[in-house]
Amino acid sequence: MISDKAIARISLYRRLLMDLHKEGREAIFSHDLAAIAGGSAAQVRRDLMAIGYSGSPTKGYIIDELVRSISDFLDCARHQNVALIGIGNLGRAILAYFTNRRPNLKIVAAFDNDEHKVNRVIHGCRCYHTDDLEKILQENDVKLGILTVSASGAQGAAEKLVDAGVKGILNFAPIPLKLPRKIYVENVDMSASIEKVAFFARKGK
Amino acid sequence: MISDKAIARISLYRRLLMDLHKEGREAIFSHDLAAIAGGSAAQVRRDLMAIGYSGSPTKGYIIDELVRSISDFLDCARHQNVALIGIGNLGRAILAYFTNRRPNLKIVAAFDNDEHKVNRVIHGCRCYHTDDLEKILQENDVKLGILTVSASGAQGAAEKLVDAGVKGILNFAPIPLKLPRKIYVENVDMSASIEKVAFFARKGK
DNA sequence: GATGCCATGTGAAATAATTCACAATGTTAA
DNA sequence: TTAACATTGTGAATTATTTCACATGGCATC
Repeated sequence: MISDKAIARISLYRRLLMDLHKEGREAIFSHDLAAIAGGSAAQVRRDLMAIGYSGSPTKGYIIDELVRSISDFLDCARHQNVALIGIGNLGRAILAYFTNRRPNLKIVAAFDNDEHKVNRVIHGCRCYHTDDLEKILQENDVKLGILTVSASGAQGAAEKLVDAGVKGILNFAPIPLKLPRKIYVENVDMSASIEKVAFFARKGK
Repeated sequence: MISDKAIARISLYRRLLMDLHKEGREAIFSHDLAAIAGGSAAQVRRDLMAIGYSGSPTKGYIIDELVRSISDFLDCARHQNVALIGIGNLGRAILAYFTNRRPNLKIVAAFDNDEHKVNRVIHGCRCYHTDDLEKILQENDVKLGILTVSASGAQGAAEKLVDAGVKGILNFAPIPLKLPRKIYVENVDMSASIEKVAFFARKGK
């Protein structure tokens, strides 16, 4: 099975390659892509090996073909709908950020317990009360969730998502979730990240 | 040298331990901390070995002592000031999030190019124009930066930070930065994270 | 006391991730 | 046509990280 780090890098490659494509660039060598993505040429080649795309030794990788190959590998055939729970500062920032970014992933509903935040549309996304979560998720065939609630609300909200059929969660709450192992959870721990930066900026890596 | 993954875990342990301490818990065993943090007991013991704290086989780890040991290990003696560039949705969310969270790390200034956003105080943090960055950072002895600007502005803003003496950057912009190797950069790539979730939720890890 | 129990700390082993290094291949230039 | 060159794809080596497994030691119980 492919590693999660490799998937993150491949996702990054696609983003960078799409930018290059927009600028009119047609092909790229592994060491150039590595320089742009901040890795090594060998790693780029290994990663692309995993998705089953071959370049030519003389031209390198043909960018639009490679983007297509990455998309075949990464994306679902149909697009995947996403729900967001927690319409706070961070939740709104993420709604703004993800709007129209990847056609294959769309945040179709946002939820909050606060009555004042529901029945609105934020960055094109309709807001509902958490009580309606299960109904809305099933109506929209949502299998992915983004959790931007407080630490105290996170475990409960995550369980609601799982009960509603969600299979993967991107968790911004600063605590680990206890969920069935089959649920894929990715934690974004901003506190730990800034402390890491503080530590290594001081001590050197 | 200790790994960055280990530092992130140790930071998480501290947060969890402080919560437990607040609840009145006095001691904890490695396997309990592992369960809460979502790791293995052996890994917890290895991580704590690195910081040089020893527990007792009968009581486990004394929580307040351990928190102190972690802080001695992770934190700088004096506190470290942080600057944030990019007062958009995400920047504001992070200002809200970090306010009064860690006494040792404080966001002392925020910057933006937009005239309408400067000369305000957001979540206790004063906002300046990016033109004043170098001056303000040197006045406040800032060595850490958080980058919440758009992809197109990120490289330039990062270079400004480095020119002003910053040694470590937490980068939320969706592109890798090209900076001198001695600068420590931690990338938080939310796009890659959600695509990872989408991929593994579908395929299984 | 002596004994059993349980958790720690840590070498050693296992596993995972990255890098090396080179045969294979196609292109350019003479 | 042939030689020189640069790059790919990949087995093997290396390095990093995690887990295993057990000697050690303190406490409770008999």
